[in-house]
Amino acid sequence: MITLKEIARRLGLSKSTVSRALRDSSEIGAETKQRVLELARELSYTPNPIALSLQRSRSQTIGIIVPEIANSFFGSVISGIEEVAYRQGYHITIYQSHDSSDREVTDVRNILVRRADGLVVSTASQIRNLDHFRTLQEQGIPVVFFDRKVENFQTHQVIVDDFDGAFRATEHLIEQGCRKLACLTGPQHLPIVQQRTGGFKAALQKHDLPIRAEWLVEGPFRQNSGNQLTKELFADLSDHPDGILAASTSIALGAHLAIREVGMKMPEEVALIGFSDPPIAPLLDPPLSSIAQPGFEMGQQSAELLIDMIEKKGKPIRYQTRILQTDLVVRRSSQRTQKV
Amino acid sequence: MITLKEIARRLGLSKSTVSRALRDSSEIGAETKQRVLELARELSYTPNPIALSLQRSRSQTIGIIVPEIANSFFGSVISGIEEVAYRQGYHITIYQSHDSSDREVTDVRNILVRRADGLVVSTASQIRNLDHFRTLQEQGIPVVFFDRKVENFQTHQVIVDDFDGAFRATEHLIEQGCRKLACLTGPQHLPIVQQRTGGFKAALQKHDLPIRAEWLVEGPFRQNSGNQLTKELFADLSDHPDGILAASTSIALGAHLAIREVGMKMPEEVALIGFSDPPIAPLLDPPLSSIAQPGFEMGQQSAELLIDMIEKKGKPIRYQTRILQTDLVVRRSSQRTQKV
DNA sequence: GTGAAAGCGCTAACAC
DNA sequence: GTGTTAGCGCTTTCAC
Repeated sequence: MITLKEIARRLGLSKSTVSRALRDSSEIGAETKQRVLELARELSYTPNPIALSLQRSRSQTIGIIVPEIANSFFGSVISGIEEVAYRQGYHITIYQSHDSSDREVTDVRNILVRRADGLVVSTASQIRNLDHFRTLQEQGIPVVFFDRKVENFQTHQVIVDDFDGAFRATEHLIEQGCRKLACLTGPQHLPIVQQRTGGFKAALQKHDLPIRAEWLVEGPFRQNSGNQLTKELFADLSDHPDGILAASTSIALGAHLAIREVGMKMPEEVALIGFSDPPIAPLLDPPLSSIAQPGFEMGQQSAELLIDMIEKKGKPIRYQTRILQTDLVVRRSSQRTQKV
Repeated sequence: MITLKEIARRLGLSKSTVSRALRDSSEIGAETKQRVLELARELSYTPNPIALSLQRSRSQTIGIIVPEIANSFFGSVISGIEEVAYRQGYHITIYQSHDSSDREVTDVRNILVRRADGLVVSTASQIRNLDHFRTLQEQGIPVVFFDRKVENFQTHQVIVDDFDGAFRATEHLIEQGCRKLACLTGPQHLPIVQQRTGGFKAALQKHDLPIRAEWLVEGPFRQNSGNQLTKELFADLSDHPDGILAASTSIALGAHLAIREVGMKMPEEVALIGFSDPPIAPLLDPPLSSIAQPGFEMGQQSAELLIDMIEKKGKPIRYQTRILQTDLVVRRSSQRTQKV
């Protein structure tokens, strides 16, 4: 690898002159600049980012922590972050928390130790304690939360209007003629889940439909759990839901399978709609309706906010929570009336 | 952030003594060691990895390039690499090539410039030219290829027995009574695709079945393409395949949809089996049979081989190509005979 | 057993 | 305009 020193040696100049020439400093003679630039190109010199990091204690890197990488929603978010970051000369490093808070703590430590300039994160679902993120912030490393909102934390957040999404999805089910609605929620300590549940209830209230506690079931964001809980909803075949809102993709997939397993006709006997819109939704039979979240855009906005904080380091900031709108994608699993 | 120098200052020692004490050097007095260790713990000192990298020109980081992150197969591979890497004190940084060779070249440059210690990669499918990887190797950064085998490149590779997988899947279709078999292949310049196609043909030959050129169709690894090509196979309803092998997950998903769209009964009129076994395979209707690839294990083995090369730097190496076995997962989409 | 000094590659304050 | 020096945090000769 070729270094500044080497260029300086070959040209009989000093390191600093070369450094300045390369950064197009105004105090270097045009001719010298020329020679330096030429040789640098010829030798295909690239500055050593590690040396730079050490010197500036800035790594031009932003850390990302997501529960799971192989998930189309997080995949889009990452691509969104990537796009903005690269454009602005930043690099990304991705960590998976596997939805474990221990792992998340370790990841945060790595981010700190490896001197990332900032962090974009969707917290592990079990998490309650945010101290590790606080530590990061105190060390001057800004944090942006996306998707999973957190409380009592002063920083930017980019989330989706979960309440509204759930509300519209529920109204949609009602419009399709469903009257006996159930909701498969997730871990109730997650604000995201509370919002979705809230939207569901609000829609029922608005339409004067009963909220049956036993049809508001809670379980982890896992396919198995969604499957199991759905089957339980159909334990009594004389009195079962005719419309289901699932609070996450995995739960929705589990439910979809369960409905077929118990032999119910979808959407005639039960309509189903799920949160987030995975690429396989249209492939299911019947194709799964969903509340699509703008992942790529969330990534972009998070990255913009973060980079802004990084570059304005120290300056006071008015923290904002950006709320993005969801998109209701109606497919056959929830379509009981004919399209006109 | 607390540094060596700071500890030295507080203890009235020199940086080097502290450094040595921390690394448990035998030439430091037991008592001094004790004091240093204590203070370090108290201050929760962590060595600055950037300084270390600069000093050793080793970053303890391994780079990974995959076509797409949000893909369950690559997700498992990454988790496999992660597991081994963390255990051995390495860090990973993930790049997506988005299956573009330009992007891949950029990623490789980043890996070089950021001084990763090694690279694990599944090349972008269009790629033919491997010069960028050669450059890396010449700079002393070892490379391990997985999944997509490359030719004429001296290094370790970890792949799957694609020929055998395709062969067994095809035989399975034949056992199920299929006699008119088609294969949706991928980009033919990919060795992986040639292997799969080869396995398919070999099985037909073994069973004296005709290989019809018009039923050996080629297209990119995209769902749309798989869908389109499948529909074309059914353009003539009086003469269509009764069994299809799809050379990738996305193609298989597209085909699955197409078969339903053209109104064919699966598996009765057409049986389908695809490569790789995504988590949604069991959720499709009918559930999709597939040739499962051991992603996690591929990741582990790749990481082991890579770390081995990194740590044996310079020593001569006997390069090996590890061939892992696939697993035939039979589900309803290809099951025409009753299980006994 | 401990310290001083050099160096990894780079920038920046301070000369001249 | 250009060079010298110091320093980012660490390890590693080389002295004593």
